[in-house]
Amino acid sequence: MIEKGSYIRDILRQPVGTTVEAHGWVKTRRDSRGIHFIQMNDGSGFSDLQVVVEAGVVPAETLARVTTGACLRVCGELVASPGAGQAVELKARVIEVYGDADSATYPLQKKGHTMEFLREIAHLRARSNTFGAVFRVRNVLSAAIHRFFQERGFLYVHSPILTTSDCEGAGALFRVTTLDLMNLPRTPSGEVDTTADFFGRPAYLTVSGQLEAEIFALAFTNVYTFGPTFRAEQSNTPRHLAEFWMVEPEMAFADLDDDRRLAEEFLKYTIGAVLEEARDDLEFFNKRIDNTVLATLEHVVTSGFEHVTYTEAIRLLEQARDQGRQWEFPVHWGADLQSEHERYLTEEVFRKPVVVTDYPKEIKAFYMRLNDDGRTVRAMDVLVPRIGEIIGGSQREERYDILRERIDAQGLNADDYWWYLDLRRYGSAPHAGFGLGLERMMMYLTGMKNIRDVIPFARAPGEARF
RNA sequence: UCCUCGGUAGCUCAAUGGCAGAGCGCCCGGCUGUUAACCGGAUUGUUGGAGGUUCGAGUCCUCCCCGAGGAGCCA
Repeated sequence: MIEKGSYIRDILRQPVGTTVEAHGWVKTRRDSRGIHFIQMNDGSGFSDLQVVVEAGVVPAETLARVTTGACLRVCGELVASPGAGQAVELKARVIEVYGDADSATYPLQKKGHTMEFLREIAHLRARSNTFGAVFRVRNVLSAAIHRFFQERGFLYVHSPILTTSDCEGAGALFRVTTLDLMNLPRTPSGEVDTTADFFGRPAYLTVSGQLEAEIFALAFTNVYTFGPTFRAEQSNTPRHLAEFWMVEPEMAFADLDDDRRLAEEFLKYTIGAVLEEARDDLEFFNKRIDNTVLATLEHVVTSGFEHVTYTEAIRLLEQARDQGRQWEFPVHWGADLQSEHERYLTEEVFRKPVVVTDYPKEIKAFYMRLNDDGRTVRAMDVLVPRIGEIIGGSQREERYDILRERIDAQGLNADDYWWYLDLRRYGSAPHAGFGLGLERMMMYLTGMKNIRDVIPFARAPGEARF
């Protein structure tokens, strides 16, 4: 195995004269009379290692097998590079080919490919510049998320993937069953007998870890989940996946202001970490994918987020309308904010992240805390340019009677929420939390335009090939 | 799921209803230091699928499949 210190990233920092052994995959190769240049990468960093092969050093039959995509071991000496683009290069003494890559059929070329094409070869795209950078950023981001919460004493809770509560109320669920679909057990009245199923009742893939996080927050004070969630929506957009990763902190003894502050601090911390630890990769995104990424991220880390209430947001949208702005969807107090409205606020009015709070209770979930005005709830959405909603959160309703009323008012069955209500009967406390879509944040960080290109293997309607 | 646009060589794309093409890649040759190397040459086709109109369909019509963007849902 490759030990720490022996990755190509490390080799590039070694002093001239060091004898090294590099392992990796060939990106590209250039030949001249009597000299060959091979660029190889092992995924450890954005920069490739340039291997120089002088005439006669390596057998011709070996050299012929060094094609784009082939996997190599190269031994030699690190020397100063006379060419531009790299400080050092590896002067090869021995080359061993681990695995050939037939150049007639290997689909990755030296030249750029479209994202659509790379998506169809997800098993090979990880070796490309773009996807190497994407997944290194994703790794740095994930580590920074854990570090942020761990430094603040939050407990990492593993919320379940399988659930029998279809009461989470956040979109269509994937049904999970071990029943024989060709021969379903039936009740006397002819319905499917779900008591015969694995859990003795209908089961699903989770759409959120929030309710379980609330249980843990009311025992461990500050907690967070970080795991996959599933939505069976027929969503076919560049911003939706059927399987995506979500980060959900939950804090006892916290209100919506605390929640909003945590969200801002969280985004600034994690963005700062990526700026620091994945600089090469971000510079690549800034150069080749979206030339506003670096400036945007640096601006976010140093400036404050805007905060408006829903009511104020509606007023801004109405003002725009009165000044001639055409809205496809009508704006009035009580209507949900549409994509065009969110974009206007964050991209045109404020040009930075905006937190909108205190939405009408009718357009938000039953568990959000009712304000004293009786018409709004303590909800917040964090909106960012280009992406839209990146975080959704709220202060939770901790008062038993009011929660019970809201469950009834929304036509839900209180029996289904018995344990959730129990949390309000025994030792309830004010608490708040939010959910962040990891892939949405990845899009924000990298400038990548399609969410399917910031997750290793996308799951979407009709798409689960890899 | 709805709306719009698209599917032609390995990739990116062109082709008034009338001989299916270019660039790049791959391959071969050349060049003593290349950086998406360069120069020369060669190869590359079930025009997404099934029907239909027509003397003749990549092009027009119908249905289906796939992709992209927008909308809804949301993270």
